[in-house]
Amino acid sequence: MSELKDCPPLKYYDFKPVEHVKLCPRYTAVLGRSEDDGIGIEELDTLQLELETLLSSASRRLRALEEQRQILTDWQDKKGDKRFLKIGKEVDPAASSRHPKPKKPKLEGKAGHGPSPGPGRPKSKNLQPKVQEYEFSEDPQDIPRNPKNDTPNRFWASVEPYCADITNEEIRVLEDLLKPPEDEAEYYKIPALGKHYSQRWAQEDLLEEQREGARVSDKKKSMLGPLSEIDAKDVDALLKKSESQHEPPEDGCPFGPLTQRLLQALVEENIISPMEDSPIPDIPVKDDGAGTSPRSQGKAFSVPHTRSLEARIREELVAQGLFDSDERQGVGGESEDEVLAELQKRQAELKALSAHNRARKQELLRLAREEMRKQELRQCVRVADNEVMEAFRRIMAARQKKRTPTKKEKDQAWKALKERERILKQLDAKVRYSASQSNNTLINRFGFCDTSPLMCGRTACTLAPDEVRRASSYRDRSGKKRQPQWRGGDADKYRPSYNKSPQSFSPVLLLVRVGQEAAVDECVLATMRWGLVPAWFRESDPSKMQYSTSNCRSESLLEKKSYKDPLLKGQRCVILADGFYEWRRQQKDKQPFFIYFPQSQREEQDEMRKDGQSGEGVIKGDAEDGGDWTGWRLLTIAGLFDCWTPPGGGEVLYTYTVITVNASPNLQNIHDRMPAVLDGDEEVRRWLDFGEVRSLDALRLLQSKSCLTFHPVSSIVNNSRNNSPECLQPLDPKVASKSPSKVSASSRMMINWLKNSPGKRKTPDDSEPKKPEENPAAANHSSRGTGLMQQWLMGNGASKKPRTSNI
DNA sequence: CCAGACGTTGTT
DNA sequence: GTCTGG
DNA sequence: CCAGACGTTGTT
DNA sequence: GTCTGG
Repeated sequence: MSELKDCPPLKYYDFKPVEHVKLCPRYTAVLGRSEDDGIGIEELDTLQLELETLLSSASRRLRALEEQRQILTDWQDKKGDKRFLKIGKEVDPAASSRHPKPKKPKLEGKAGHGPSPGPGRPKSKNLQPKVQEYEFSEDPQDIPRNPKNDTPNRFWASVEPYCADITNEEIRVLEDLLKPPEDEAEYYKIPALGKHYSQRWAQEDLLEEQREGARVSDKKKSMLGPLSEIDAKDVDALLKKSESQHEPPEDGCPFGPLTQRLLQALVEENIISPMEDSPIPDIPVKDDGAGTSPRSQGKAFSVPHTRSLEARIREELVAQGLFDSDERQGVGGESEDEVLAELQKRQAELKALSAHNRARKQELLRLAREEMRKQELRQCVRVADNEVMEAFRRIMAARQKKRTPTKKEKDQAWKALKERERILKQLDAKVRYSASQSNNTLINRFGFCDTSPLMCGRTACTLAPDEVRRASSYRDRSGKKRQPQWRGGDADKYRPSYNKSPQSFSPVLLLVRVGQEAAVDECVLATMRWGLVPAWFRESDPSKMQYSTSNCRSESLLEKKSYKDPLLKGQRCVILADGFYEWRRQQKDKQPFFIYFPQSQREEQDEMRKDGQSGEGVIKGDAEDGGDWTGWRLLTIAGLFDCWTPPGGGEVLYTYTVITVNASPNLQNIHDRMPAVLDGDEEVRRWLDFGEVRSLDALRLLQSKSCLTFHPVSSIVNNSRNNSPECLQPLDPKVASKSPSKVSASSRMMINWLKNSPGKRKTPDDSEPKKPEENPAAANHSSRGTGLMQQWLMGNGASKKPRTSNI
């Protein structure tokens, strides 16, 4: 008993269970739920806290138990094998009385192995397996002294594989799985049919007989030839015999069951009468002839003929819908090999199943690949995020040094943000794509090539001032059609051009203003400079305007100081243009497009007028100049204007900005932005009528609508110095001249128009230009000769250099 | 309070 | 790369 | 929007 | 001129 003194005394622990009803209400609640109720995300924190409470309590108990066990183990090690039993006996009773709970397992363990353990277990380690059913399954040393609560970690570790990125390895495994197994054919082999059991039995019988015969007489045996030959012959004979018993119907009728049934029915219906002396009724078949005597052909019927007859009858019955083809199996399948049928059935099942599995695997592979791509994108997002952060950090550093961020820093930040946005867009498109594969929209399909920019940075406006006036008739509040007047002197400020860039002057429509605010229900044409200069701009030269104001985003109109004022002051205008240009960027090249209102209706009207009654309809109603405009339908773009006076005094400058919106679906392949187009008199009127339509309501008119058409044009237009009709000519010469049927009506009109327009005569060899008045579509009616067409005529087209319009 | 900005678009 | 001019 | 400039001095 | 940021 001195040994007992060597170790600390074993202790009795009174383990009170945690009152989880009280201490862990959430946990208790969750336990009481059905599986369907689940656990809400918001509960997780509380739940984890409570579980940790429980866990720490369990840990404490575990540690206490381990302590006690360690004591016993150490002690036992010291004692050695021989004393094990003895000590066990001595210690256990005492211990068990005091420590019923921790001791119990040990006692059980001992009881089970009482007689044997001693010699076989010199070390405590060997004892471990016996203890494994208790809480100490590990070597004591492996149990951390102070067990941490690693449950969350373990939980996440267990979940982690399911959230992990998909690896190439996994893709490869999937691909391998999809390869058809080499032994696939094995499963679909049908072994050749063995001998029929009757044949076999017959053979066995034969052998039996032979053996018996042999027993009777050995002589016979020696006389027989090779066993197999005789066997085969005899067997065949036997089989033939048995077949002959089965093959013809029992009653000797040569007809198949169907034929018989049919004939039976016919007899019953008294349609035909049975022959007295024959069980074979008359044959009503077409192919055999109606009057054929059954008697004379009786013999013939016993040959294969009847089979084909039966088959034909069945075919006919099936075709007539009187006979279910499924019955065939019942009838014909009777003779089929049951085993074969079963085999085939199973094989079909197997095939279906493997096909299904294969499809699932393929789907899995597709998803995995998709996910891989998304992973790559997410990686890109991380990189982009870092770059954005980096740029942000640099700008912040600059700010701290009380220095405005340099243009470069701003640009980098902007670039980084754009890049990140682009990737996120791709990712988003992917997610949406996989979410609804059937919803395979254009946007999704072109998700990666929609990088083409399409905003409004160039227009064409080629009509002479007076043509503009006639082409921009509007409706007043009463719906009456009116034509605007040019504001004093503005007609001369405007220069028509095929290639108008920011800073050039273009015609705009606006409501006449009386004083500051009041709007009269009357429009006026003004010439304004493209690129808004705010009224408060303090420099003497508008070109010092350091901010790009040729466009303004409809989405942020109200947030931008430069645009908010004009908007709220009702300085809304409509920019007039033949159309505008956009450059589609793809890879490295840019392709310009000309975009405009479809002109088809007007063209048809024109043609109708020309073809039909020429005297009538050309002149119409009350328009001031006596005629509706039948030429090019001008594009009407929503804009804002402002009025700027140079600080040193001088002439006031009216400037405008083109409002942009997201591109309409049909233009998204060219660019992602487009000018806000007002489609029709009513929209134009509402946009202009700031007296009736308040600013915030007017914003609703700024929608991207697919009301435009377009065609590619020559890159001549790139250089804004180039001002020639070629700028807006459809690019492909074939399209332009050779096969007009393939061209849209609008383009066709454009081509005709260009053919007749003075611009076309720019070509050097065209030395005898017609007068503008001879061109019905684009005649220049301006008596002042300021129209583009006249400019062409007077400009005599000699220079090779790009023309510059005198803006 | 004063100082300083005030804007859009693309890099495919 | 950034800015100006068209 | 795109194209094209982006700079100073003194000399024969 | 008007708003934001410091």
